[in-house]
Amino acid sequence: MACETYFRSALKERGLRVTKQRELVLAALHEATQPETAEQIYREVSALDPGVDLSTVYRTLALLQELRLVSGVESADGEGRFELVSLHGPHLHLLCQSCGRLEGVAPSEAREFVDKMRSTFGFEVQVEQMVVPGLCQECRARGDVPQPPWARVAE
Amino acid sequence: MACETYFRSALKERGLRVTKQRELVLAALHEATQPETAEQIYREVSALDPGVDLSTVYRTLALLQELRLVSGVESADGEGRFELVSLHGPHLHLLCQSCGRLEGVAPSEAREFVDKMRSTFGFEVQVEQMVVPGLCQECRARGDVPQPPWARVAE
DNA sequence: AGTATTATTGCGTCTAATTGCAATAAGGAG
DNA sequence: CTCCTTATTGCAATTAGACGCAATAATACT
Repeated sequence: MACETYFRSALKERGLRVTKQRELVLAALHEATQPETAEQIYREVSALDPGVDLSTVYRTLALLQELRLVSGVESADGEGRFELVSLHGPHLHLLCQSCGRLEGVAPSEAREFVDKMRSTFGFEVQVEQMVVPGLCQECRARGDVPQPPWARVAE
Repeated sequence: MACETYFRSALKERGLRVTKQRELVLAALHEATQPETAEQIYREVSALDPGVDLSTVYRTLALLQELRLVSGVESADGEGRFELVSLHGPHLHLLCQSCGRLEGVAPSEAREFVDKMRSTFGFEVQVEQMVVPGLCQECRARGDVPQPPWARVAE
């Protein structure tokens, strides 16, 4: 709700336009209960307006990401998924390289890291877009992937 | 050097095979002075053996990533780039969402974060594959991207 | 409301990367 | 060295997503 209003004003501020297509994509994202693919969103939008093109969905998602209303994660099957930041609050993701499981983590857990990047490199991390690769507990226990001799040398 | 030997033994350990194609890809990566695209590697490999297919290069790069000999970063132009971990030692990358600049960071800077993910979630972060999205100093100074009201709420 | 400006759309096309499959070749056993 | 098993390859086809462009439509202005 607040989201639509913010979207509209953010668009105006930047001289961009409020279009039916953009509002449909945002609305579809509100219905989602978990991260959805562009294709899924496209289908939902198409149900309400069959004329909307898939590329428009992609473009709108990219825009919403720029405005930081939406976060996109590259899940394990190689398909990007998108979710409304306002829905579960901002969070980052842990992506298991072995089983593909995606785990949400509160940004507070990354606070030290984020602060360090800012103070040391002047780099402002966008936590809610962060996807951290690694191995989850289960896969690690299964001993899925080796540690090459130099993997941890420089720490 | 050590890298080839490790590669061979890691393959054998897993019942995989040492092939000419795989050795050519690894050799090409050794020549590189900076992260290269699959296409670039493909061209170098083709120079020595024109029969090698691009998809084989991709498959080998994926394998080398699994073995953690190679790290892949998605650079700003949308093309994946690959580099030998043993060359500059393991490091993570900061990727500016505005200008696309890629900055290398020592894994020690992420140590606290990595440790916290391990102790809290049992998740073993693969630092050298990590690509952190955000805004670099310059782009931030230019005030490129807005901060929506809820972007930092939950911290 | 009517008009001018220009952001946006839909469409067609293109590219990076992945995948299924039949043919090939690595490497262990005899 | 030869045979056998099966991992790997090349090839062709497919997919997710990006892009250029002419047509369309959202604003601002009168």
